Amino acid sequence: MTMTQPSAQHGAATPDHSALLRRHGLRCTASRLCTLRLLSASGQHVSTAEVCAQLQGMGLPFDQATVYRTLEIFTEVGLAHAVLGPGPKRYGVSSVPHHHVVCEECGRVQDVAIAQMSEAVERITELTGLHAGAGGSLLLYGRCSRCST
Amino acid sequence: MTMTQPSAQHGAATPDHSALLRRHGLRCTASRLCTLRLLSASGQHVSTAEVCAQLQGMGLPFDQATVYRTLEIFTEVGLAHAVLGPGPKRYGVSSVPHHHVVCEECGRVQDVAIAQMSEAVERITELTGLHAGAGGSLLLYGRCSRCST
DNA sequence: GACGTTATTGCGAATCGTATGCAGGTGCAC
DNA sequence: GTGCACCTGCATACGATTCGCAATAACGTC
Repeated sequence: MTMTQPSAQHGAATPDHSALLRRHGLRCTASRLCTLRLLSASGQHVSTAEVCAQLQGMGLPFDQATVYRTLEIFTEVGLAHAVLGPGPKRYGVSSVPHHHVVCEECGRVQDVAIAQMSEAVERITELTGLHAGAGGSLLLYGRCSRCST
Repeated sequence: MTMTQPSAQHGAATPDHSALLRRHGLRCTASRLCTLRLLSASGQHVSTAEVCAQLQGMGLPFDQATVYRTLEIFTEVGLAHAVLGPGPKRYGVSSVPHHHVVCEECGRVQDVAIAQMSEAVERITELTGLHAGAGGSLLLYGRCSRCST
């Protein structure tokens, strides 16, 4: 591959991201650093296409296949989590485990602290046998306050 | 089209399905009758591919595009509902409104009566602003009892 | 700092699920 | 029975995702 962006270009702004990658047993490469930085900086859940577009906007034209693989690996090692929704999968960084609330209309993803919903979730588990999924979190679909009006 | 299966072949076994179609403003055609019958007979949530395969297994080789359109129309008029999940969309008949519980591992869809979960759902709406979506139902993702072990 | 091993990347192509355009056939109101 | 709007089958296209492979970079070892 060409790897036109030497890691020094990103190193300064990512003091602990490289350590984070290594701690998860991953090599510290430019594409991973940038992807990880973008995910944690956005604070939202983004699709692979959005990651690609934003990286390309920053002059970092990583291949889409690379971004897919990167995000999949991040999910595997627990650095990120995937959220199914209308349209493409969305990814977010896994800092603190939390539940996800997805609007089936606009696709917006909202995080909810696990503690906040523990009571309701317990009741649901009791009723349905449904357990929190990957990363100890539950995913809920419905209409957000904006779309339900 | 060829419509090699005259509707008489299905008519006998679908006394109210044709009425149901008409009541929803749809024409009563072989493909729609068969699809509707299959959905309500299976009692589960099936994907378009499964509908195609099962219809073909019954010697009714309806085109995949037709099945897609049929299911989309059913969803539009409220005869059926779509459930997002891992893999392709799944469809079920809309008899009584209910919530859906989806296993993110195996994709199995489980129905839960709305009344059963009203308390938990109210609490969730309160916390997150999430309202029941299309058909007044909520969609929950996690791991079913089988997959969570 | 040089070197070798191995993981990672870019590129191209394939796959899968879904949607659409069009021409011809069918259901149903009259 | 007839005509017209609606449906269907076929072909094709599209977006999202995955895969194979050769080139290349990261990192441990010397």
